[in-house]
Amino acid sequence: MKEITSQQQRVLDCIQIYLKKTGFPPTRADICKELGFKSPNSAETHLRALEKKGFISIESGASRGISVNNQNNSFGGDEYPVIGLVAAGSPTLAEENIERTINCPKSFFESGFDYFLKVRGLSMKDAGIMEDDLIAVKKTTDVKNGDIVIARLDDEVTVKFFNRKSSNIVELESANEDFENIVINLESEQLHIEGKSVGLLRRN
Amino acid sequence: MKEITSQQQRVLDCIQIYLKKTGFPPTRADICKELGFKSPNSAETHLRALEKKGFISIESGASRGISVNNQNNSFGGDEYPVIGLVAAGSPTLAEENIERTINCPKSFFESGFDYFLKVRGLSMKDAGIMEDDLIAVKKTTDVKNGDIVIARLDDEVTVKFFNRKSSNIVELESANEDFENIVINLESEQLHIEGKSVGLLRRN
DNA sequence: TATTATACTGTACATATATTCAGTATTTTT
DNA sequence: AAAAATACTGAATATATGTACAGTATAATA
Repeated sequence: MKEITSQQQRVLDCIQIYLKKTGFPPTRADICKELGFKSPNSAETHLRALEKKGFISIESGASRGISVNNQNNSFGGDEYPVIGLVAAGSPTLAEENIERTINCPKSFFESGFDYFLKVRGLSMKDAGIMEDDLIAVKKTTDVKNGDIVIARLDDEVTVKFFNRKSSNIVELESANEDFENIVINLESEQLHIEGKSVGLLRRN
Repeated sequence: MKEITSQQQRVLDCIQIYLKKTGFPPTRADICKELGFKSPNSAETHLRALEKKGFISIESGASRGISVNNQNNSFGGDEYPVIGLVAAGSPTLAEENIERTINCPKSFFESGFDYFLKVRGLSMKDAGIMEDDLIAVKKTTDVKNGDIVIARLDDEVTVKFFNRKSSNIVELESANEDFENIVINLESEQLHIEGKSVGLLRRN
């Protein structure tokens, strides 16, 4: 697969956006309209270049006969980052902690989600969350008692049950006898709720 | 969404198969060719009926302007059935046990899989498998010791660890102290391995 | 019983669309 | 320095395609 030029990338993006929006590929004229070209041949030559480089296939003679050559082909789906829950004490949720991405339909987990968090340790074992499980995390601070939350104390990120004891006291509960619960006094300690778990993915 | 007729279903299937194969929707003529119709108007009327019933949308005037109205629309992905693990003693894995389907990329679980099995009970709790979890099941009889298998004894279907003790003795192990393991003598009892777990999906 | 929906064949045609040809200009590669 | 690739405009055209119209027939519905 040869290198793509910026204009060709624009055309390729245009095709994919059009596909996502309408469900079928654009015509040469559609591409022109979208990208501001004044001649259908502008689109044509870009399409030919993209075909030559292997990014798309063109069915000769067929109208809208463009198909995008995507190995992990799945429109409607999106790429979601998998973030490693690194060892305690280290910063996390940063770009550089993205291990890889997973292609997954947007509506795969009920209330939508933002990323996958790879679990370390067994502190939530009794909640059915095992080592290396991927928790689907929705970024939100709107959490209720009993929610499984991704909480940050200083630079330490943990997954725990959320339990507000009083206006100033929050308890982060483990689901494993071997682990201690964490009681936080919001007046003296800073607690950041990064999000909450809306699902779980495990791959054997 | 009104009821679909068998012929309309054939046309709808045809559209989706064509889409999957080529990446763009079929023309009226393509549908005719595929389904053996001799007039483009046959396809046309079916398309109109499908549009009227809400299964597809048609962009007037646009060639191949058909889009399938799938809420969790994602090609490249497939619809996988969710099968309920019904109460012990009842037959299962039958068509009528399909609760719904989930759209999910084919390669979502490493070695591919055939359906989701909805878990009942907590017999595999310590393996992180909770009630209502969806196990991604790959139909196979090729299982190794330690695999989580979907096993059938008569009409009873269970999820257990597989452990071959000897050529004739298989033990199905629970991952919960409260549940007993099942020892099967293959000479006197019939054990069917429906498949094995290749992943897990949980939605909060 | 009349009406509507389903399920087709067959013909015809306007137009949507791919595609070619003729240019111009800039950049990259050989 | 020549050749090839990139990046366009603009016009022309064959054909791919949607779509309407004219029929026929059966089943479902009111």
